[in-house]
Amino acid sequence: MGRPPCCEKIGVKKGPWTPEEDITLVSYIQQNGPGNWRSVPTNTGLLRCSKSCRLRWTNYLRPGIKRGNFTEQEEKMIIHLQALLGNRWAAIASYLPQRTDNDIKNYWNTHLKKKLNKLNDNSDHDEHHHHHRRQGYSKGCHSPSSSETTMSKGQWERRLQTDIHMAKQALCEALSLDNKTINLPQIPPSKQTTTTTSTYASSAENIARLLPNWMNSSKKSSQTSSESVETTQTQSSLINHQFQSPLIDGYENNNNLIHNNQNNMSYYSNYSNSDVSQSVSPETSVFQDESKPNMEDQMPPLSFLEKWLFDDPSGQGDLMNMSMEESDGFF
DNA sequence: AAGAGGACCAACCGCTCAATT
DNA sequence: GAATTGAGCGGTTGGTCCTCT
Repeated sequence: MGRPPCCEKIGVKKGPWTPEEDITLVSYIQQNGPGNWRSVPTNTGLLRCSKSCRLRWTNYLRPGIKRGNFTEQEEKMIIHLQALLGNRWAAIASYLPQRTDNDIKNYWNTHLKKKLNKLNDNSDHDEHHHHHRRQGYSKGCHSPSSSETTMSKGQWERRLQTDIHMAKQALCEALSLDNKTINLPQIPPSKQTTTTTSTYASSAENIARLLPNWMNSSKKSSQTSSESVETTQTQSSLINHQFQSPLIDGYENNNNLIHNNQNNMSYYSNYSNSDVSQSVSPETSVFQDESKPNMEDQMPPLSFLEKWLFDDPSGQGDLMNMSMEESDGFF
């Protein structure tokens, strides 16, 4: 016999999550940590499948998620990573720690595909004369396109190598730009500016909006935290400020996940600023046992691709000299 | 002002692989 | 080792919002 079933299939709620459900899930995870999704519906009373809880957390509620408009650098990275990796959104998302695979996938399908198709259409006219080769990228295709079938293997190989070279250069560029952003020294929350152009509320904001009710039901609102609240703070940051303290403590005590003297008070204030890309957000250390790594110290072990990128910034590395057969396994 | 069509995005579905019993 | 589930992934769908006519 196998494991017991994750949840009853009957009586499971579907559709959009309500703010109440979000709060229930978030507060449960803050107390118990993510994982063991099977027990989440039972322990929280949520009428949701464990899978739905996990998805809601990873795609929407998890701290450190950046929402809203993609930057040019992110866009660039996605395009080139997609060209290199295909539609492996989770793998692509691992290079953009603040974006979820779902987000990237959606962005690709709604924006970038069209963008690239347009570019392809434009370049197609030139291609008849100049033999440029970009087609196939927009669909994540790594094999010769139909128009290239007459090409000899040697020609195709050279083309592939040139493409790889181009993609690599652009990716290096994008990564170095991205690193500049990520490696910015931590800015105190009070000095951070919100530069987001997001048109919809972040998950933190969604939760923060509900917190008054949540706080009413909880007697834990600490007096000491409210004493230090400056009158200039917004209602939302005040709420966050009150909210985060016991929860952070809970994490600290239960999971030993906070290793240094991070400013706990800034936790949800940072979090509520939509543009968490301004610095490495503290929550990445709070939730560091999760799949989403901090770019700085939680990058996955260097894969071939990453070694290739970081060890050989000149773009003249072994891959360029690799035969198609050898490189095939990597793409 | 209204409705039709498109764009966008959160959530679901179905599959695979690893883990568990 | 077989049976079964959990977790994760990519593809797809459906609801909502926006834009155009």
